[in-house]
Amino acid sequence: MAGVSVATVSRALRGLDRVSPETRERVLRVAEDLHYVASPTATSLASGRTRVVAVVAPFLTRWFFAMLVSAIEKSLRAHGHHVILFDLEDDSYDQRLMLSQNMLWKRVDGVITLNVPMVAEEVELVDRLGLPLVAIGSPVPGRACVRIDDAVAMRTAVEHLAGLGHTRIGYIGAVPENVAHIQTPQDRLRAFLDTVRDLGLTCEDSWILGSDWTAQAAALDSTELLSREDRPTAIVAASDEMAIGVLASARRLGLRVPEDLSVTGIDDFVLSGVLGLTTVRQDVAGLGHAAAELLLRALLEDDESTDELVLPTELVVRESTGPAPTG
Amino acid sequence: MAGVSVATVSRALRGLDRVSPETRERVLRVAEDLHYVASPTATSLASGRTRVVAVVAPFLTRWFFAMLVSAIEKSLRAHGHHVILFDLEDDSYDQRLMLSQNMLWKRVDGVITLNVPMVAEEVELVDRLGLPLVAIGSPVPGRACVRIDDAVAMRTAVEHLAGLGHTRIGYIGAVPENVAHIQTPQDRLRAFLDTVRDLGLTCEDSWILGSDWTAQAAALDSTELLSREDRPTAIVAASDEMAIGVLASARRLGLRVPEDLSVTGIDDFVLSGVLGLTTVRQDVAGLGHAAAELLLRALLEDDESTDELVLPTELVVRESTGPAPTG
DNA sequence: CTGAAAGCGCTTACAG
DNA sequence: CTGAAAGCGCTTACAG
Repeated sequence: MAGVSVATVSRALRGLDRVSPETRERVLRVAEDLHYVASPTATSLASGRTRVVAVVAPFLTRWFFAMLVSAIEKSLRAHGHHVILFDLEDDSYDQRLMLSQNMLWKRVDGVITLNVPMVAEEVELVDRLGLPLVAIGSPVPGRACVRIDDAVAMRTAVEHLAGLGHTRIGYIGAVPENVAHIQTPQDRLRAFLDTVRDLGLTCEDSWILGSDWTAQAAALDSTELLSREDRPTAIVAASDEMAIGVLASARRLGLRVPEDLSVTGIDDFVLSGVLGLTTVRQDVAGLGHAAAELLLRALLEDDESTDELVLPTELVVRESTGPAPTG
Repeated sequence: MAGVSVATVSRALRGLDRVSPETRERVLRVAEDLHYVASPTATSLASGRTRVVAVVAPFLTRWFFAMLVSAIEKSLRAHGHHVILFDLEDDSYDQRLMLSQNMLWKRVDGVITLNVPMVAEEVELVDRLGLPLVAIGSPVPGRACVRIDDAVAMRTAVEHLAGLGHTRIGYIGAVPENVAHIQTPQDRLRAFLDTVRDLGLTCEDSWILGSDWTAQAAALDSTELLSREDRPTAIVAASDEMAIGVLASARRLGLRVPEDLSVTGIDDFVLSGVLGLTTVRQDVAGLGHAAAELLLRALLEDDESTDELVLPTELVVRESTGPAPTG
C-alpha cells in the first residue's frame, strides 16, 4: 500500500536508518491507517528474540511477591518487554513445580526469579538454554542477584529490642516444612540466633516458634507461649504478616503492647503502618526495579552482570515496641 | 534422527492419530534424548494460536488482584496455557493505561479482565481482533462475566448491623477520584444507600467517607468522624482493608470494638480472620478459576459464552460487630 | 536508500 | 500411515 517492499516497511517501522524520510513517513502513515502492528510471533521467529521475560515466583498471593511482580512488569513494559508469569506453587504443600524447558525455550529472552532457590537441574537448564537470569533474594550460582542483607535486617530488629532493655526475646518464623524451598526463613533464623548470642543473651528453645509464615498460624502458634507467666518480653517475627498475628494473639490474651510485650517484624508490609508495627523496612519495589534494570541491560546491551546488589534496610519504630517491663 | 519427516515428528509429538505406534514411540524417545521441545514461536506462527492469555488488572499489589492472578495462572497452566500480565496502573494517579493493539495482536489467544471497566475503544479493539474475553467484576458488553453481586453483599453487611440494633451506620469507601475507572466502589456505595433507605434509616452525608480504598487512608479519614460525640455506632467499609484501617483508628481513639463501635467489611481478606473482622466473604480464587474455565472453553472448544456467572457471598461474623450501644 | 530472496521452525492440506 | 511442499509473517544479509 505504501508502494515499497516488505523489507523497507520493516526498516521504516522499526526506526532503522537507511530509509529516506519521505518513505518512512509514508509507511508510518499507511501503517496507522491500516491499524498495522507487526506480528510479534513472526518477529520472534525471524529475529530469535521474543521480548518476553519469565517471572518465576514460589507463590503470588503474598504481598511481597505481588509487589515485586508489579514493579518488574512496569520496568520491563517501559522498555517494550512483557512478563509471562510462573506461579510455582503446587497443590501439594511440600513441594513446588520445577522450571522446565517448555516454560522457557523460545518463549522468553530472560528470567527473573523471586526468592526461589533453584535446584541443580534448573540452573543447568537455564545455562543450557543460554538465558540471562537475575535472581531476587535467593542467589543463583554464577548469576546476578538483587537482595537485602537478611542478617543485617534481623540484627537491626534484635538490637532495637535489646536497646530497649529486653533480654528475653522470642522468635517466630522458624523454617517450616512446607516452604523449605524458600531461602529467607533459614537466613533470618540464623541471624537471630547469632545476634542473640553475640549480645550475650539466652534464648530458650521453646521461645522459637514455627508457623507457616502466615498471620493466622503465627497467632495460633504464639498463643501458648504468650500465655505463660515466664513468657518473653519481646517477640521478633521474621515477617510483618506474622508479627501482625502475634499482635492479634497478644490482644486476645489481654496483653498490652508495648507495655507487656514488644513485637517487631521485617518488611514494612502495606498494613504495618496503620497497625503501628515496628519493623525493618525493605524497599520491595526497589528490588523489583533493580532486577528488571539488570536484566534489561543483559537483553538490550548484551551486558550480563553477575554482581550482587544489596539494597539497604531501615528500622521503622512505631508503637509496637517499648521499654522492657521492669521486674 | 528418528528417520522420519518433520511432518511425522510433528504429528507424533502432538499425539495426533494416523501415526503408527512404533513410529510414535521412536520419535518420542529421540525427542527425549535430544531435549527436543517444539519452538512455541514457530508453532504459533504456523498454527495461528499462541496458547497465551492476557490477564489485565488495574493494579496487582492488592490482595484481591494477586489472588485472582494466582488462581487464573494455575487453571490455565493445567491446560497448557500461559499468562502474560498487564498491570494498567500508571504513574499518574488519575488515569490508567489503555489496552492497545500491540499488547494483544498475535500475542494472545484471549483476554481476562480483572475489574476493569473497558472504554468503548478497548471493547472495539478486542472485537476487531476477534479475541474471546471473560470479565471478572466489571462486565464488558456482550461478553462473559464472572462476579459477585455487590448489591447483595453490601445489603448483607448492612442488614447484619441493622439486625444488631444499629440505626446510625456510617460508610467508608465512597468513590475516590483516583480509582474512578473501577466499578466496584460505585456499586457498593449505591447498594449501601439503597439498603439504608429500604430499612427506613437515615444516613447523614458526613457519615459517608471517601478514602482511596487503602487501610491507611481509611484510618486517617475516619478519625474525625469517630471523634465526635454523635458518631455512628457502626461503620460499613466497602473493603476489608479499609475496615482494618477503621479498627486501627478506633483503637487509637480508645473506642472499644464492638461495645462502642461495630465495624464490618467485604472480602474476607487474608488477615481478616486473625484480626477478628466481621465481613462478607467472596470466593476470590473461585472467581479466577471460573473465569479461566470459561475462557478455556472458548479457546479449546470454540464455545464462547456470553453468560453472567454470579458467585455467592457469605456473611462471616467475628468479633468486630455486636449489639448497638444502648442510650 | 531500496528490493529480491533466503531463512526462522513449525503446521497443514494434499498425495500416495 | 507417511512425506513433499506450501505457507505462517516477519528479519537479515546481500546486491545494486
